[in-house]
Amino acid sequence: MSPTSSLDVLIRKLQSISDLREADIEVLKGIQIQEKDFLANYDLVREGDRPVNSFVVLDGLLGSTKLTGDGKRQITSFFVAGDIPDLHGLHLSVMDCNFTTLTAARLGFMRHDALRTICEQHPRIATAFWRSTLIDAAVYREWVTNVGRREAYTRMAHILCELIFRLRSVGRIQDHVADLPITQAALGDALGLSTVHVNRMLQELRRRGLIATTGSRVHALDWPGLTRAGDFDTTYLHQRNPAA
Amino acid sequence: MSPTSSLDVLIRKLQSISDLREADIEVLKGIQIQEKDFLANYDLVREGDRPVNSFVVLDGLLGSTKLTGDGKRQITSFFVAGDIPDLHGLHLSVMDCNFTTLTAARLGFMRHDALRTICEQHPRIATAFWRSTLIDAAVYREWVTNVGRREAYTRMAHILCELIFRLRSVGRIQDHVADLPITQAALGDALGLSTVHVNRMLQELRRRGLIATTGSRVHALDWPGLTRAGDFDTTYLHQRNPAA
DNA sequence: CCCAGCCTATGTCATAGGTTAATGCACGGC
DNA sequence: GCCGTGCATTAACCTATGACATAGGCTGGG
Repeated sequence: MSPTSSLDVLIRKLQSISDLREADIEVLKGIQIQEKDFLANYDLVREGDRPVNSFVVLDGLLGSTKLTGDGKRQITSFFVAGDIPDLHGLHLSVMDCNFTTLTAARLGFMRHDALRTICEQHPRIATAFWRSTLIDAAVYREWVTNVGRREAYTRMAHILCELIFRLRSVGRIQDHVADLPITQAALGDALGLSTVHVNRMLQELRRRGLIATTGSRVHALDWPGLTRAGDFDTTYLHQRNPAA
Repeated sequence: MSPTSSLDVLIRKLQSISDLREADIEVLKGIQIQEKDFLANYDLVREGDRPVNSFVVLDGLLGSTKLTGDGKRQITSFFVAGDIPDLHGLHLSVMDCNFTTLTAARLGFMRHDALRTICEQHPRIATAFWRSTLIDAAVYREWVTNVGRREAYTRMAHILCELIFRLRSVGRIQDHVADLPITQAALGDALGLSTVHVNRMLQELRRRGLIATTGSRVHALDWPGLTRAGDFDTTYLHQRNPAA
């Protein structure tokens, strides 16, 4: 089904954020990964769970989500192919958020005890995993800023920039067009906006010629313009080999 | 000057979030820590820096902050005694945010190369440090939710709950009264609100009998009421020995 | 004792964004 | 072909919050 094996996806990801030696990569190749498919809007992990495995995203879009006391949902981060969303659960026994599929997704599950053993014996691999969670944290910081201090239009442009940039850097974008089968309601939950206002802001972005949409496809017509509109700077994504 | 040594503060913190053995603690006692005092509103670390040390907070209140393109500031998290705010810098070579004192503060600096050596040789200590950064990430997640989906009044109550709870769990609160010499402008930067609106929300909290303030002191008159008003649940702080 | 600099408090007015609800459109099932 | 469901779109109205202006404390310095 997938063009590459799940181990390839994991190893390429870790190499893209960290220095690994041949020996480390051999160790990683020994990890048992169990693949599984999910529909959109499935809660893989819930607040209060004590997970015994973590998963790498092989395909699709996920989000970490939280619910407020009066039932409103906030998506606190997106995850794309290569990401390991709930690696945090490796050392946080009780989860404080949910991990939910936002589109259909294919995931690869890895047992915590296996990961812990590897981390104990191979400090460089432990560092790579640690760094992965630190980048997640950097994204959360940027999202606090995005939601707290940018207005809706800028905020919308910013999140599109992040999604497009991350998808491109893992080779999931063809011809400047991203396939994002995500609803406007979900975008609202990520931006702290109502569905209606998400719609208004998308229209404004189209009107100004920055994006075009056809069905679930988003076309960045003017990437420099979009990054300017979104006050987008890639530093917080901590890519080692910044893509174009 | 301080009642306990800086090493004590560090070791107690790590013990409070992780399982350490006697041998680990002996290793930690060998860490060289250099103490230093700072005034309020001093940028210890700036976006773009490549720090060679990290610091533990011995006294005072710090924040991680980001600036948007049009110069607005967002505080993305608070740090109190025991916290190691920029431990993230150990594995993120370029910083993506600032670390700023919000009050006068006393800090203890530790060299990155020393920390890296310890982490390579003592996986349990590495895990403790890693866990510290994971808890930071959990706080960032909660803040995204707080700023994105709670209204100003709830948001204000929530942040007060977090501050009071964290100060209490490191023994910095006497008689239910927290000394918080932080300006309303800074609270606004943490909440994504204007100074004026922070003022209005504080008044509302006082009017409803949840808090009282005298100078820089905040008195939680009705803790259960305050946590209800703030939709506050301590799970995301990942304390091992939940305080009262 | 007075002044300067900061912070908190208040009032007025403007507006970004929320809420609600109606409409339309595409797709899948039968 | 028809219906149901989920989503995007649009419009009308409303409110939470921001912007701006000003006044009134504190505090520390000389």
